This record gives sequence, C-alpha cells and structure tokens, in this order.
Amino acid sequence: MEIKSIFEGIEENDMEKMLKCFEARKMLFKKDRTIVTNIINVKTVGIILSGTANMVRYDYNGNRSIIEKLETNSVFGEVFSRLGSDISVIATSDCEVLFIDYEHIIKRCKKGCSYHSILTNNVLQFLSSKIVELNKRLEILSKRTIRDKLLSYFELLATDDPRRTFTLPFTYTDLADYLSVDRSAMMREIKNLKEEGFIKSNGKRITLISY
Amino acid sequence: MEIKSIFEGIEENDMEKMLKCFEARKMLFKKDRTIVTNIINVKTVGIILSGTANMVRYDYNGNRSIIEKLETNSVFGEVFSRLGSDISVIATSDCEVLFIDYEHIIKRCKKGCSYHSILTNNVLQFLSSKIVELNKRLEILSKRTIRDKLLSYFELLATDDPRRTFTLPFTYTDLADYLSVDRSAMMREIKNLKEEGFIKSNGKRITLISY
DNA sequence: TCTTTTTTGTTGCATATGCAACATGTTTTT
DNA sequence: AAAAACATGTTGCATATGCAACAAAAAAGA
Repeated sequence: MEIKSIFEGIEENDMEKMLKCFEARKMLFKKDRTIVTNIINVKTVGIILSGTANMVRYDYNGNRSIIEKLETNSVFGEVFSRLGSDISVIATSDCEVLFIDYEHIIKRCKKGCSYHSILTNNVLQFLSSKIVELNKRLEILSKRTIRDKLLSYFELLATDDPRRTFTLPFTYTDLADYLSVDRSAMMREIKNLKEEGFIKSNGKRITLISY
Repeated sequence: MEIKSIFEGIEENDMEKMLKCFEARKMLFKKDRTIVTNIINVKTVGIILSGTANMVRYDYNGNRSIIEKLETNSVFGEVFSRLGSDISVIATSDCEVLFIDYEHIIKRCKKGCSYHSILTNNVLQFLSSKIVELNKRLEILSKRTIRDKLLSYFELLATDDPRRTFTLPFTYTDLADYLSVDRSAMMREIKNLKEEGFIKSNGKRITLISY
C-alpha cells in the first residue's frame, strides 16, 4: 500500500532517460550542512537518495521545531511546507540529494513517456500518505496537555506491537521539539507517567501499560 | 495557481460521461445531518457540490476539534484524514455531495479518456495545497502559548490586507476549537492583546497593530 | 585515551491555562 | 412574540507548563 520510493515501479533503464529528460541534478551534502533554506517560491523538489535530514524551523523566540524527519526516499519542497517561513533542511548525516523541477513532475509531457504516468501515480500516493502523516501530528498537537500529547504519540508508536512496546525514534530533546513543548516540563511529565504506572521505560525503550 | 474545483478544466460534456464512468453518486443532506462518520477504510471520496460542512473529531474527553471547514468544492475522504479516529463530517447547511470511489480517481483507466489526466493533475494540485494548509495549522498549533497561537493565526489572515484587517471566518467558540485551546482562556488572552495594544477588534472584525 | 559537546535528569518559581460556573447578549425555533 | 438554544464575556481557583539554572551521564570528536 504505502510506496517506498517515488520512483517505485520505474525500470532502471527508463530511470536514466527520465532523469535526463527532467534535468535532474544530484548533489552531495556533509552532515550538519544546510541542504536548502527559506523554502519560498522554490519550484524544486528534493529527493533524498541516501542519508537523513531534518526539516526544521526556528521561530522568533529561537525555539526550534522539527517539522519533519527526512529519511532515504523522503521528498521535500515548496508544496510540502508552509510558504513564507524560515524553514531549512539540515543534513543529519552525509546525504545524496536529487533535485527536480516541480513542473516536470506535475505536468504531463507531450512525448507521453511510459514512466511519466507511473511517476504521477507515485507522487499522488506519496502526497496522500504525507497528508495522513500531517494529520497524525496535528492530532497530537491538538491535545491540550503534555500528558495527552505524550500518550497519543506513544499510542501511535505502540499500535502495531502486541506487547505495546516501542523504541523512540527521537532523542528526548528532539521529542520535545516534535511535540512543541518545553523539554524539562516533558521530562517531568514522563516521570509522572512512570510513577503513576501509565508507562514503563528504559532509555528510549517504552512500554504502554493498558488496563 | 490555486484550483477552485477538482473538476476545473473538464468540459461540461465530458463531465457527464465521466461521472457515469466513475459511478459517481450524488446525495443531499439537510443542515446538521451527518454526511459520513468514522472515516476508516472508506475508499470513497466526497466532493461538496453546494453547501458547507465541518470535519470534526470528539476525543475521549468530549473536546470537539474542528479539523477542517469544508465549503463548496471541498474534497474529503480517507486519504485526507487520520485513520482510526472518530472523525465525522457534519453538514453546517443544506448540502449536495458527490461520492466517487478513490480507485477511479487515482488509477489511470485503460480507455485513456482525455478528462482523466486533467482530473489527475487537479487532484495533485489539490493535495499539494491541502498539504500547505495542514502545515499552516501545524505552525499555529506548534506555538506554545495561546497568545502566540492567536497572533500567528491572525498574522495569516492579515497578510493579504495592507490595512492588516480581516474578518474571522469562525465564531469565537469555533476558533478556540481550531486553535485547540480553552475558550475562556482564549477570550481572556484576546482581551489582554487588546489592552496591550496588539490588536483592535469589533466583533469578528480584527485589526493587527504593528509597530 | 582524554576532551568537548550533547543529552538526560532534576528543581524552584512565576504565570499561563484549563476548568467550572455564571451573566449577558444574540440568534434560531416554535 | 415567547421560548429555547447558542455565542460572548467574565471571574476565581488549582495546577500544568515554560523558563532558568544546574549536575550527571552519555556520546562524539580529537
């Protein structure tokens, strides 16, 4: 159901032709380097071929928000983010990034290349699953208390596991940014949740206790 | 840039053919009636042809969240919302709704009908702008205080107006739901913002004061 | 290895916010 | 026109949360 790569289903052979036809550019980024900044009116789409990155924003108070963790095959660009904001994509490991102009992807070319319709379909599914992701985060952030934010996020991570155990994909510092709460207040709340028997935790390994 | 309807650019003539080919169903709903509830594994997409509706969720505390205000030409369905949650679409006025199976839209049919590629392109752009919308709301909800939430939402509404004046598209009660904060606390904060000279307001008409 | 940086864990304090409860005003229904 | 339903406006109170500051542990770098 969920597609792994935006290029899924496209022949290796067609792939090269397509990249040339699209004037795709491949670039390398070292860890901690800025891949793009100020994604405003950037009609370019980036695809992470290898490595990881964070999409972040610093607001006027200097609070960092991780908008999204980008992994291999992640896609980013103007259409995927709020216009007019100071959003940057920062490499969290060495990265290989492919840039393609959005127009090439969204517009059907006259040649009617076979790979083009596959790509369109993939992008459609990609956008759909992105919307589901955004709605998940929205559901978490719409919770009024840190406790409820934590619990609904944990619930999300635990759903697939019958033992209701999972490993945090974040450092606790990053988790606080993701939930948009103060880190120390969050740590305090996690301690409370443990003491009150809602969760067990050992480092980043957490188990949800249900009755 | 922004498309008005998902059917934009499709000839009146083709439209009828297409709706038949897609087995589209048109239904009528009176005000306050539930159009759909529990949008889980519903592989159907709804398009509001006339009228307005709210996409809402009630969490276990009974707090209502307005996920989205739907107007004429709005589209809703599984791909646009978080799976597994108690999401409903409620008519806020008499509504005409068209239902189409998602498969018909996303999959390219063998006949290669001309309207099909137009529709795909429209859906793509629609999803893109939806993502931008979601990111806007995320930016607001990621603010830590009610004051900052209000200000960033107001900022959003004021950007297009040189007088920095706008009319709230919500009742204040609904606004509190949209911002995911307590209504009375929000009213208090709005009063503070007025007293401290950040905004002027008269009913739903609000002016942002900038220095 | 040793050094430096980052993350984790904790606490005191001021205050922002949720909650409950109520009064008033406005809109909708009968 | 009267009644009912809903929106707005306000307040007191308990507490959850942001903020600052610091110590200890862990990870990364030299």
